[in-house]
Amino acid sequence: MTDLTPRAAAKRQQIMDAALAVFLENGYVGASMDQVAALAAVSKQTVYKQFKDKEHLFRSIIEDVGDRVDDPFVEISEQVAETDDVERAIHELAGRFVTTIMDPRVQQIRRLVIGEAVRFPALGRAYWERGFGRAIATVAGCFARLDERGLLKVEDPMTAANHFAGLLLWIPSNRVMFHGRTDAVSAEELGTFAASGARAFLTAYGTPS
Amino acid sequence: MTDLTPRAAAKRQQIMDAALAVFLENGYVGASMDQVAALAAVSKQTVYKQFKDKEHLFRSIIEDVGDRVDDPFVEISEQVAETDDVERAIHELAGRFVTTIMDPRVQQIRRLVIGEAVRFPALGRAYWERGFGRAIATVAGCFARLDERGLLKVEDPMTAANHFAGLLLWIPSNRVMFHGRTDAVSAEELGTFAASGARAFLTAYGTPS
DNA sequence: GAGCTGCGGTACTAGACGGTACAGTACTCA
DNA sequence: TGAGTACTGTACCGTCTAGTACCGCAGCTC
Repeated sequence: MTDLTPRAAAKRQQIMDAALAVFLENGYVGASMDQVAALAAVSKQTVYKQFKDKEHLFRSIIEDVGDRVDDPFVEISEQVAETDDVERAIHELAGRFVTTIMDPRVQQIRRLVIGEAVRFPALGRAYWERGFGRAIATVAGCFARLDERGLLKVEDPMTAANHFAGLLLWIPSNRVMFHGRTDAVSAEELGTFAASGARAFLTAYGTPS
Repeated sequence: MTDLTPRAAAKRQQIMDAALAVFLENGYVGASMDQVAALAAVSKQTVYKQFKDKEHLFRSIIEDVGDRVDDPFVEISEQVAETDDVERAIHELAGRFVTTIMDPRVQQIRRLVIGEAVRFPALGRAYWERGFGRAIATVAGCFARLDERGLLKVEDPMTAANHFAGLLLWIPSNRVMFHGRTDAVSAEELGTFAASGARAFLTAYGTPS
């Protein structure tokens, strides 16, 4: 996809934005290429010039979304790793974690990828590893450092990071997934989930102080 | 759906079994009524005699699956609630919990319902509450009893039960959801997830002994 | 300004879909 | 045995779909 004129590149972006919206709303099978072209304000011919067929379009979109996610937890993880107030820092990390992952857009894409994971298994796996996997690895690194510094007691950082995620996200994530609406969980509820999850995590992995 | 001759009832069951299989494989939009009729070894006419249209067929199937789930944790929860060896009992409960929820059939239906939750929001919510919700409530009751008996320290049993579930299921559930294959997690891995989750839970919610 | 390229619009093909109609066959029950 | 019902098989309708062909216009390059 190198070597595109600026105009073509702009069209391509229009198409991808529109296609993502259409796929999110209707799923892979339910989405039609006519809808995509119409929403992109582009002719079908142009769509097929840039993307071989529907399947390639879908793959490009999901891969693109996965690539765009530059791990949003690097900065805060570094701060948390060097904190002197673990409790406060973990609560902050929890809050950031929950609001980031529970962002409506992220959840919509999550549902789409899960729903099509039988049709596109490799795509699902790649999305998961490049997206959430990196975030978990970052947090795991943070926990490892806190263990070194004697502020947490973490034998296996990856497991601890996954437990952290499970404590925080299991409830709201399932609620959104099964309710089909991104507003199924309010911001306040997210706050209480983050707080109770962080408390449980600190009890499980904190050092007796 | 009362008042069916035995023959009609048998046909109906054939259709529902076949339809579930077809929906699981192809999703709601991707499944065709011809496929369903063929797999059920039944004419399309018979399908439409029993079910008004595709949507009613889908709803009937998901509701039926939800109804069939009689909470599989009642018995073990009662045993755990009255145990004298909490650690051992929680580990057993964890093992049962993970193997039951991570059953391939359960996970397939979970994916289907999530994938169609935008199209059928009420169905998704009902499935979640009647299925997993009841299981969580049962486990929460068990934890409340263990708190009474001084063997756990549980302020909010429902939150504790959800934390239990999150610790155990977050990792394997996501793996299966995104891999699109039910064999993405081996039985041994399930065992280690159950064990490490149970340990974390006991540290977080156990009483200092 | 000629020529080329990219794009829009539309019409098209070939097939699949949900749902229905109908004629003929198997079963049930009196 | 006979009447009535349930079922099968196939053909069909209208609609939608992915993907292609073609024409005509706009904008860029030399």
